Amino acid sequence: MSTAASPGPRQRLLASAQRLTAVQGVGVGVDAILEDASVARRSLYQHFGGKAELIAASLLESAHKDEERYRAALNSGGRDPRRRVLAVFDQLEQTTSTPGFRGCRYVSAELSLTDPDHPAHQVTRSYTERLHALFEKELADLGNPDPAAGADQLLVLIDGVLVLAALRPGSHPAQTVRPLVEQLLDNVASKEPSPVVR
Amino acid sequence: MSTAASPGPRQRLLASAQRLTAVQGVGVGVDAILEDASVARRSLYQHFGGKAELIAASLLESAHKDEERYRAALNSGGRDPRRRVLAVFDQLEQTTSTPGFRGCRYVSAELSLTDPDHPAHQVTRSYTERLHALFEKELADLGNPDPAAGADQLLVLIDGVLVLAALRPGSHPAQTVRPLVEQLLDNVASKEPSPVVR
DNA sequence: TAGTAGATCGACTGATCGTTCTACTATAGA
DNA sequence: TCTATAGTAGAACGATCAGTCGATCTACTA
Repeated sequence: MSTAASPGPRQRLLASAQRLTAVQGVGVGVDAILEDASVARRSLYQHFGGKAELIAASLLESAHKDEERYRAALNSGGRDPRRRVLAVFDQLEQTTSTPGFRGCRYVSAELSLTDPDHPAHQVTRSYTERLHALFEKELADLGNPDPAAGADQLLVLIDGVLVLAALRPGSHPAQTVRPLVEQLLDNVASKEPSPVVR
Repeated sequence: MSTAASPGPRQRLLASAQRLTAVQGVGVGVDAILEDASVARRSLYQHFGGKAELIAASLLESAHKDEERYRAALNSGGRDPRRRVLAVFDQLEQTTSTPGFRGCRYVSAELSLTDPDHPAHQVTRSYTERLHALFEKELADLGNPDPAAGADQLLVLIDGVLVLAALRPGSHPAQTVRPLVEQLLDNVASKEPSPVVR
């Protein structure tokens, strides 16, 4: 059952929703998703119950991928905790420099969906919490005196980079913000300013 | 002519658009705006040409107010350049802590409006540029070696705070991020870590 | 007094929205 | 072979969307 033979309507709907919302935002029409996925109208409502649930499910799947992408970026930095976090901003620079970049999917969903009861909100917030836990652990390994606060600072920098890249297309905020990240990472238990790095 | 007798339909439309988009986003219906402003349908199209132009005009008016609010926040910090910038984050903490806070109006517009030709984009981007110039001048007064980059960093922090406050309702990113702002401000021409201020 | 411009009313168009529905088809298990 | 099950196709629902337009009213001006 559900071997990797052919993707099946449910998976095709999720894939199309992710692809189309990335370009047109969460306001995409149901018709466009159905056509892109080559799925009958009825199947959408049988599998997800409605558009809102499909959007939330596609965001959830996308969030798992992106979380994995953050983990991969961290691991690409090797074992040095400092380089691990800096590698995340290297990836951010790449992401925000890609020509088609239109801003963060989750921030867009959070701000575009007015209804506070929309199921997508739960997805974006729990995704944020998972990223927070991810960075909190990294900072704890680094000896940061307050890893929770540090993770909040990192999330501010990451989301800020993603927003400013959309708001100021020419700039490269992921590069510009790098000194701040380094200072954040140098904030270890010993309060004295870190010496020249390497 | 156009004394301050009664606001007039054009001003009422702008006021209603600002009020309603703050709650329902830029996706508000024309009908809702018309009803809130007690303005005839035809007047909207006579004054603005369409919904997109009304949204852009209301964002522009709102941007002027917010730019003035940033100036006021800076001035509330007195003459010490460091305290002036920190005062901005004091105000951010207040703004993001207000119960009804739903995220930054301009970020929301930028991400919600898919059409790249929507006139609102021009407004949000020029607003960002004006804020950039505002902070660049402050940092120049502070002796910052690269005021333009520093202004970018400040904008990343500000937008990041506004986003994270929406994405993590309980947190207080404007407070959490304060040490980063202080480090940013201490980045003066002399590379050595600045001594205790004052 | 007549003329003009601006504001308002409200019906209307055509398109699109998300959703529900009936009917037909293909496949797999009993 | 009979029967669920799950899929497709597509008409149609009611609601809402942005936008258009003729007619009327008001206020100021010549």
